[in-house]
Amino acid sequence: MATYLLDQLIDTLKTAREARGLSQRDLSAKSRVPQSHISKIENGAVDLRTSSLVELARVLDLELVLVPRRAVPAVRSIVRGLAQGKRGSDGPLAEVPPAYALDDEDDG
Amino acid sequence: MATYLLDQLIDTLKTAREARGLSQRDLSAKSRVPQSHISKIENGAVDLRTSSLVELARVLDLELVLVPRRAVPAVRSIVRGLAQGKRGSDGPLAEVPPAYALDDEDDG
DNA sequence: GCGTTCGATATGTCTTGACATATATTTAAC
DNA sequence: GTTAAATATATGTCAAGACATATCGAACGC
Repeated sequence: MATYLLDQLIDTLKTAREARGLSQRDLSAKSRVPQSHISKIENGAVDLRTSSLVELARVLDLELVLVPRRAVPAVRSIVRGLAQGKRGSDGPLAEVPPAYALDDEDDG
Repeated sequence: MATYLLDQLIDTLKTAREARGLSQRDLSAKSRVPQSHISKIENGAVDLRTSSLVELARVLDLELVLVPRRAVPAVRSIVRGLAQGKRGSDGPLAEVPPAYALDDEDDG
């Protein structure tokens, strides 16, 4: 059942976890999702429930968002911009910001 | 278990469904998620599996994306811009586009 | 060897998701 | 106003599978 899209989400989770130097147990402790389950999730062995996905994402400073298909490229572009990597302010950004000026070190 | 964030996702789904004039049955037919289950999902009675969420989103021209927390405001801004509502091209948009020029009529 | 830390696996419990049915809600005919 | 048909959403039952607890084996350092 796992669509490639689901695989992509899971890969993002795993990458984000490793980028933060967290073990599965660390992530488990912070998310209350058992380590054994994290293992299965990362191996694509389960079709995890949305609450688990949300919980894991939260711990990794990620948020699950439903984006209109047409906006996906723009969104990915912004995220990629963040991944590029400078660090610093994480201000309000209440209005449409220049994506290429954002910064973070999160997932990929 | 349902975090408010999960409720938000579900609300987005329901709003998107209604915005497209689809009944639960219509959505069921297109997504292969049973109507009875869609009912439970929209009522927050279940913690749906990620594959179901992805499948429903796909039918509604939405995509599930993990966004670094810092980028969320920017992403929401783009999505809101789409919701504003003109229609027209849905081209590649491979590079950072002017969010305020995008268009769609999807959810909120 | 022993202890620690990592991810993977085994078994038992609880809930989702599938199926069938029930309850609105709407519309129309009488 | 009532009945009936059609459409929309909600509820009940039960099996498949997610999730929890405990454990395992591998890799590293002491």
